[in-house]
Amino acid sequence: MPQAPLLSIGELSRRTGMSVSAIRFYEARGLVTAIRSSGNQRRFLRADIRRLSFVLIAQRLGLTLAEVSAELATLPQKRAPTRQDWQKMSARIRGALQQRIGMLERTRDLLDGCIGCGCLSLDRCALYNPGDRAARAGTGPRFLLGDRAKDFEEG
Amino acid sequence: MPQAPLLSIGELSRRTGMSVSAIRFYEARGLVTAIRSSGNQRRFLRADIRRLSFVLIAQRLGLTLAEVSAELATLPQKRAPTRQDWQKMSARIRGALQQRIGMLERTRDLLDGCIGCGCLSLDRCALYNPGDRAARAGTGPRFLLGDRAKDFEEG
DNA sequence: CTAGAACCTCAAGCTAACTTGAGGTCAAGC
DNA sequence: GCTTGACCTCAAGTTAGCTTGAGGTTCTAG
Repeated sequence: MPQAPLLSIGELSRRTGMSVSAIRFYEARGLVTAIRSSGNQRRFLRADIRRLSFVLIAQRLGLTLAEVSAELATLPQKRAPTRQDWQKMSARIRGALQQRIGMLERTRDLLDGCIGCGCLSLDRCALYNPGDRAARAGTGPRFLLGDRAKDFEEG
Repeated sequence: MPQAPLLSIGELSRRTGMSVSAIRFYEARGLVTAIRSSGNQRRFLRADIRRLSFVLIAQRLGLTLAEVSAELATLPQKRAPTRQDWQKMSARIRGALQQRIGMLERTRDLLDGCIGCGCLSLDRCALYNPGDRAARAGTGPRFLLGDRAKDFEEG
């Protein structure tokens, strides 16, 4: 039974649970590619359901779209990702997650050491200056405990 | 030796390490208050060094400015915060931090369970649907693993 | 053949947390 | 008297990750 091989954007939206506008946005960012129908409408491969699912999952794991994009780029183009591909990515992501956990734990421990001291002295407070150069100069929102990207750049 | 009791914005900037523009911004947000000199320049109390230091530390601990603002509001106005005040806040913040760590750990464990499965099936993947309603509808940036604010609203 | 759903393309808006810039004031030093 | 530096206000820009809206086309059902 030859099921329609291509999906409209609406169908893809239904299958992934993400909004139509989000899919268009992801396409503009190069996270998915669409071919066009005769009437200029987007048509997606069924494999894109998985691709977008990965985007959702990876975001939940804390990757930015840029990072997700980089991960997707490691997948060989034009063939479905194998279990091995997925495992390699998972390992990388796990490493980053673990680093983030470690950082939060260290912060929590510093806080524990500080409760009761009440000093709030900029010179002496360990919380104030946990030896980080990740001060992220420039503009844009500040993220949880410093630069998100760092975890992945080096991990 | 009667030291000048009031600080200019430049001095406050030097003492806290934050930029002048940031201080003005915080003032607009109500995190600090300034009185004005005859020539319409801002003058701050020395106590504001601590107040702003707290802002810096709390941000590093992962609070948004709105949350910092809320915490500062729990401090009795017009008297220096006591050790007790600081301890109560610390405890609240620690709780939120701990929740965030727990969430990341659970996510990591789910990922561990998933490595090797490679399914990426939206229906079955535990990673995809970790029972959260924290999907944060609406606009604005999405934060690490869901709604930051939630941790504090209920904690 | 026509209504309505679904699709299209821009452009602009939203939040967070600030920065940057334009245009102007004020005080001190030479 | 004039420059220099610190200060002032207000508007607009920045990043991330989308959404919303305006204005127009295409597909499907009756």
